[in-house]
Amino acid sequence: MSPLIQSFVAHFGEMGSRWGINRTVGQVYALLFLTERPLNAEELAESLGVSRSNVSISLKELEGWQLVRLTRQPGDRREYYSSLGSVWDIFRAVAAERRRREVEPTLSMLRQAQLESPADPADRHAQRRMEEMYELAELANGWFDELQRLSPESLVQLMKLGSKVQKLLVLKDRTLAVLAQGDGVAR
Amino acid sequence: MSPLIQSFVAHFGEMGSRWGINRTVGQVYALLFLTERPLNAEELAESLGVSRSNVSISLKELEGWQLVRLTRQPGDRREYYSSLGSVWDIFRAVAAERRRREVEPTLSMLRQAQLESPADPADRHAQRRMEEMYELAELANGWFDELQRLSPESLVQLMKLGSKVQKLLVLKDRTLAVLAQGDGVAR
DNA sequence: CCGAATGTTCAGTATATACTGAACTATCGA
DNA sequence: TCGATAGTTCAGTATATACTGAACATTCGG
Repeated sequence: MSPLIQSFVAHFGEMGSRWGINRTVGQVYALLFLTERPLNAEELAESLGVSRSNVSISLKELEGWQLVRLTRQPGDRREYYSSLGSVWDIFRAVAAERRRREVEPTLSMLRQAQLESPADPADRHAQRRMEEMYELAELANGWFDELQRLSPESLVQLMKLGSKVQKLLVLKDRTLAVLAQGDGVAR
Repeated sequence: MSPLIQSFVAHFGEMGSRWGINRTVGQVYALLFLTERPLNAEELAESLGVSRSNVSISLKELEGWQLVRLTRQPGDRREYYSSLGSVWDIFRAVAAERRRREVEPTLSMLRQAQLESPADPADRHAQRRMEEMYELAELANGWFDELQRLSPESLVQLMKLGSKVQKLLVLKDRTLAVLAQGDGVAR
């Protein structure tokens, strides 16, 4: 591995640990991300200096996250892996998976808590706090879901607009009304 | 601890691990979040069944994340901790801290990589991938930064709008023009 | 200034997680 | 059908992280 690639791989190994992903998984992914041609388990183990079994498990983990694609080369029995196409695809895959694994169970737990009718004042307060959290989490969850449906171009546009979006928000109702009146495009 | 509180605390202990936060830290925070009145180290250790030293370290960690506030009660030498006010505050604090600890170093590493002029084609490809990542990360980073400046109310409004924001985006330029013409509010 | 109460630090230990190497399974080509 | 190659699984081990309990530091009231 060249120093350039090395530093990226090492960094993502480190970052992985902070995100609850283990170092090898992070490094395998980082290397696949940077490398144009798909790599097989042998090459990955070799480059990263870890065992084949470790690579095998890491690849399974990455498949669970839908972050790598398995490709086969004609006339070669080995399995070649490559990372998803664009950074957008990666972002979406990670967001989707995190939601499934972390957000959904949390929402479900919070929902469950709302079904109780505690007599104890402390419990009542706790329940209110959970409700507060539930409402925001639910809202954010739905929002992310919707944003994911937007094209990357629209998202980029939205992000570039930044906080100026507030102007549109403030004027939203009138805006839509004006436009509707103007030429009938909006409804 | 009541069963209601227990289940929440246990859940966040678990979730903490997945987020690179250790179980005790997650549990201490969860308990503070649910409890109306501030708690001292003794009470936390007692409720969670862990040692005082463990609580002490966990509280320091939470202070590092700016997630808890230290309050003192008149005529009591003990330090009482409480969680930040609203879920929004928490969200902001976590986002800000994650950016500082994880996003910034990553951006800096990626920026560094752009300064090289590698001869090797593999390195050139790697560099292009890193550039791709850098651009998106930079954009998303800036966006988050701007969103944080919006009031919770505006954010809620934006989230509720969901993907319908796209309509506003598509029409953005004309929208602003029409409004400007209409009454001179937008610029 | 002393003793009790509170908070911090740290060495040692427990626990959890990652990783290896070897055994095993599956599949292909000859 | 056999040997070689690829992939998987798993028991054992290494490593990292969390946690405890005791020693230490600090602060307060008397």
